[in-house]
Amino acid sequence: MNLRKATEIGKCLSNETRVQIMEWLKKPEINFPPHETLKHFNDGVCVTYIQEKAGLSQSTISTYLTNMEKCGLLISTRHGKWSYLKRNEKTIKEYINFII
Amino acid sequence: MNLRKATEIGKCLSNETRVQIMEWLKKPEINFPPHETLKHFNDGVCVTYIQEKAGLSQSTISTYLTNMEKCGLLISTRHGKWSYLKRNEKTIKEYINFII
DNA sequence: TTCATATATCGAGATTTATAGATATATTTG
DNA sequence: CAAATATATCTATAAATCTCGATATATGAA
Repeated sequence: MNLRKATEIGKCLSNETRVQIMEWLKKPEINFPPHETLKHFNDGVCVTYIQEKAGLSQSTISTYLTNMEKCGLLISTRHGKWSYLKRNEKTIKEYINFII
Repeated sequence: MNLRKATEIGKCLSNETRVQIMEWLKKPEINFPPHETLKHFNDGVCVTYIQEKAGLSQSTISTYLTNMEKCGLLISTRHGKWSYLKRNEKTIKEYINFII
């Protein structure tokens, strides 16, 4: 972690919806319905569910999630036509160790 | 800590200079000269020293520091005509516990 | 291959933030 | 009180971000 990376993470965490997404993804099974195809939450939650819960447009949420993955806050995994997102606890810890 | 407060803190941490200030204030005695009047760093570092080190205008840094205090990242203490800033470790920990 | 669905990217207007200079306020000193 | 210094606030312009609709791409199904 360095100053630039930490600032990129800070930018992602400077918007209420994005912080909310990080909170939701702490407990996917509580905050989201089980996916019709995938029967587990091992790789997180698909973009559509996050988008519907957040109530913003598909393009906006897609951009959010892409940036959150680029800065390391999230991990994205594709299964067929779905992308699943989960928290990247490793980077989150590195960020916290940088800030504290 | 709640979603709104965490987002306010995130906004403060979304700018490289402000993150840098948080880092500098981890070790004031290493990053700043001792103050001519006050002989200790118990209350942190005065605005002028931070402003000079950051290299931005006085008004910009004053606004930064005011906002960082408002969201709880910093504690401000006045001694005569100087304002001293130090990290508010309590809020920082609350923020980290919210994020992690 | 064609269609339907999921996600990503592009382009643009609205909103917010960055940053500075000017000015105001507070405090100490002469 | 007047001058000097430190900090805060106001105002304005430039830059960045927000957010959407439109469009493109990717994948599975028919």
